[in-house]
Amino acid sequence: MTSQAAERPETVGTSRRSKITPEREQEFFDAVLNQIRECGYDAVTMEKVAASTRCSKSTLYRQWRTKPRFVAAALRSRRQTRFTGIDTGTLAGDLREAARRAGEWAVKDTTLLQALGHAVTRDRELAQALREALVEPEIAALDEILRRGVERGEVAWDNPALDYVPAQIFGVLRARPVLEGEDADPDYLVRFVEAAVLPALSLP
Amino acid sequence: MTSQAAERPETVGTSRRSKITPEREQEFFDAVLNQIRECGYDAVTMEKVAASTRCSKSTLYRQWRTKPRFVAAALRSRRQTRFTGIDTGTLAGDLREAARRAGEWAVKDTTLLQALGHAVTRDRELAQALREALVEPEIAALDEILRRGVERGEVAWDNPALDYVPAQIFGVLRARPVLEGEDADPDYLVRFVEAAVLPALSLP
DNA sequence: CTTCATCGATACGCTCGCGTACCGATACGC
DNA sequence: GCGTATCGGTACGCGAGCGTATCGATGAAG
Repeated sequence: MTSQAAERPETVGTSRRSKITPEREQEFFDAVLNQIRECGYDAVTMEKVAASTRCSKSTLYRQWRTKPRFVAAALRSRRQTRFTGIDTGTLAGDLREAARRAGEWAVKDTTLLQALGHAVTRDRELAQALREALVEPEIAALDEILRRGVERGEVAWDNPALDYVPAQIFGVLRARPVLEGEDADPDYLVRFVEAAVLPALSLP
Repeated sequence: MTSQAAERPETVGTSRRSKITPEREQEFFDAVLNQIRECGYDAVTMEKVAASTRCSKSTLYRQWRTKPRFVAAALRSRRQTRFTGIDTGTLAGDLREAARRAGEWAVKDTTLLQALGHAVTRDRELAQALREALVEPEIAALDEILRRGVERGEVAWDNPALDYVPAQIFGVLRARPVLEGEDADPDYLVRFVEAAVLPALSLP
């Protein structure tokens, strides 16, 4: 166990003589994530990733050992939140803005989540990386928005609907493609927030 | 096109000399769906299905020609709705009951949906079969519940939240495993309906 | 009872990806 | 500059699954 953690490349350590620049590394990561979106996790092969980036299989195996570790690294490189800096002054405004932004990223993110959805149930590291990359940052940002709303007194702290706001936004994002056959765009999400989320919070 | 429709086995036609009883057929269908839930769509192979049911690959290929058509047939065999016969007399009661039942089936259904989620984007017939089997019957039943609620005057016909009730329930069903790492059980769904769905409809 | 399509079983050639091992060439650390 | 580890590339043996073909046995139709 200890040795396993030690030999992991993780982020480029203090003294490793890799010739791969961070930009080059990002090329690998972009390639594998794109292939996942296109073909699904199972159908992605190290060979195709290598070919599409003009690197050799040897390099990929040397650096990341296995496909799940490689994909996990690619996911971690995308760690970010799309909800940062939202502050319109009102809870309703913040949620509308969050919904709009969620809709903008919906296609890329839900496709990736969809493609990884099943693989995640079979690999803990992959699951963890996916949560860190696509889920937790957004949840945290949403919670922050809600917290400010409560502080401003716009909604009671014990309003039971508060707990379900992230699940609802995340949910319709994934539900609409299945239910209606088209992706959840910003318009749809904003309308959803106005029609369902805000009323449940007793907001106009 | 015409010939394609003609040579499809679909339901056992008028004069096909198949030795496969409906029970035997259902064994094949159960096997492939279980394997999909376990390994994911891509990893399912005709060979494994054949082996696990003691039939030969020849038979599967003879009957269904390709994997997607076979899986589609398996899905169609599961066509059903879990929301039939719900009628507690009030909209809130009906929705609570629907949520409870949805939670009961959540594990099996969301696993299947998850496993097929990406394959569905690459095969129209598969997508259609999945909608017919797992989505449309439930939507229809939910709409019926809502319609009765409107007729009873419990909620205004033009309440904008009405349109989003199916998406809400379907959504959290798929969102919770990702957000909290555990499946949406009946308890969770009922709490969700009471905390978010009913308030959005201005119901107690 | 006869006929014959379909059954389960097995074998075949083929493609694909795996993971490893090698090869000069090259760029990094000293 | 000089070693040397890593680079891109290629080749290898291996196993898995595909889709087809062929076999004797069997059960349904007439």
